[in-house]
Amino acid sequence: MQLRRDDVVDGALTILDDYGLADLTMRRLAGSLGVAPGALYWHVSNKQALIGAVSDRILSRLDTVPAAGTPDVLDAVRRRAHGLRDALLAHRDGAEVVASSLSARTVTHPVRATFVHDLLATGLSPDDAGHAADALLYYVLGATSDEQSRLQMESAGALAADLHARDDGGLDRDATARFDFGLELFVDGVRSRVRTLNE
Amino acid sequence: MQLRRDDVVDGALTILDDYGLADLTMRRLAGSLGVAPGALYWHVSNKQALIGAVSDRILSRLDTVPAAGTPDVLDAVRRRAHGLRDALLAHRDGAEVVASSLSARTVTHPVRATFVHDLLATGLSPDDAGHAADALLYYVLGATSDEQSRLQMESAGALAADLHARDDGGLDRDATARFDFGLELFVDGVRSRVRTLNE
DNA sequence: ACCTGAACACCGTTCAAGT
DNA sequence: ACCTGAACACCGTTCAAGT
Repeated sequence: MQLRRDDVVDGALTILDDYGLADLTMRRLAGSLGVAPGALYWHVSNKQALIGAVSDRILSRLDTVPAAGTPDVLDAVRRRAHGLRDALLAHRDGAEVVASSLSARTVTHPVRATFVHDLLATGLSPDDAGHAADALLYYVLGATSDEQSRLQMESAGALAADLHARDDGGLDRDATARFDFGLELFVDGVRSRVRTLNE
Repeated sequence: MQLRRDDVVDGALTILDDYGLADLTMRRLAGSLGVAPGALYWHVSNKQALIGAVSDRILSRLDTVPAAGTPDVLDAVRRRAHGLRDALLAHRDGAEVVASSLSARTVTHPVRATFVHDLLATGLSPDDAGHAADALLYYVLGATSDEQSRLQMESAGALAADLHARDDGGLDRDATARFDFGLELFVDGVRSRVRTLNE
């Protein structure tokens, strides 16, 4: 049976979830697909592009989040930030993968445009909404990356197993509170900018 | 003449500045020091630790920034953020290098503690100051990484050379304004938190 | 104490040749 | 159109042996 591009991306996502970004190599992926390494280059132009495609898959989950219709415009921003965090946490090393693809500009999913859209609804000017979207993205990516790497160091070290008895299905309550604190800082900043706009 | 640990870190920083992070390999560094690759492992335990040491050097420039004594406590936070950005921009791929070392926890320089210190002075509780410091670090690292990678793509592509006639010595005015916008969002968030605290 | 030589176990990418 | 085989030009790290 012939390999399709989607099979390559599927395989990459599976290796990512099972073994992490460090083990996601072209040779290993080829092996898991039962194909020679060179065969992958018929379907993707290089590793960076492949990781970009993987990021698009990770981000596709964002589209499931209710698009709009929230009464409070600032609350829509909050929900969107949480939607991104959840999408990143759903895959091993998801935050690192998406952050690197975003900086390499190999992502086609319009995450940034979505954030800009939500921020425009708050009353920010187009330029300001763009800059605010960037700032929010930096925060969500950084915070989630950090949270995720802590989680993995923890499960690797298995340290203080009793202190960290977890039955929350992957969502750390402390981590969520920390995330919300930084997010609220950002939202307050936007609010104060919008307020001075309407005076 | 015998190699010292500092020579290894010096050499690494030189390769970083001249050729970038992608070309900073143990074998290349060994070559530039006139030594066999294995020799490096007598001085540093591995590549991650070396990059951590390089990050410490990059961050050492922060100590030159006036420690305190600013009348406005929020302005001290702003200055510290700019100090970090400047330190990162002073070396090729500086933001990426420090961000990765910070997430790998191979940095010994107390950047975070410095930020926490400044934020405590604003009236934030110890917990909140810690979380705010993290959020600010995520922002500065993300924004500066992005700015720096744009700069390098630009100089590589040499696109629109007339539009980007630059005589500002590496400091893009637009980039600084963008950085300040996000920073102000954050500072406003802190301000609103301190205000509700004092009511 | 500090370094070399040589190896081990890998990488990403290219490309003529096959089907 | 899609893939193999084989190569090219690299990696980080280890470690016995040398000085």
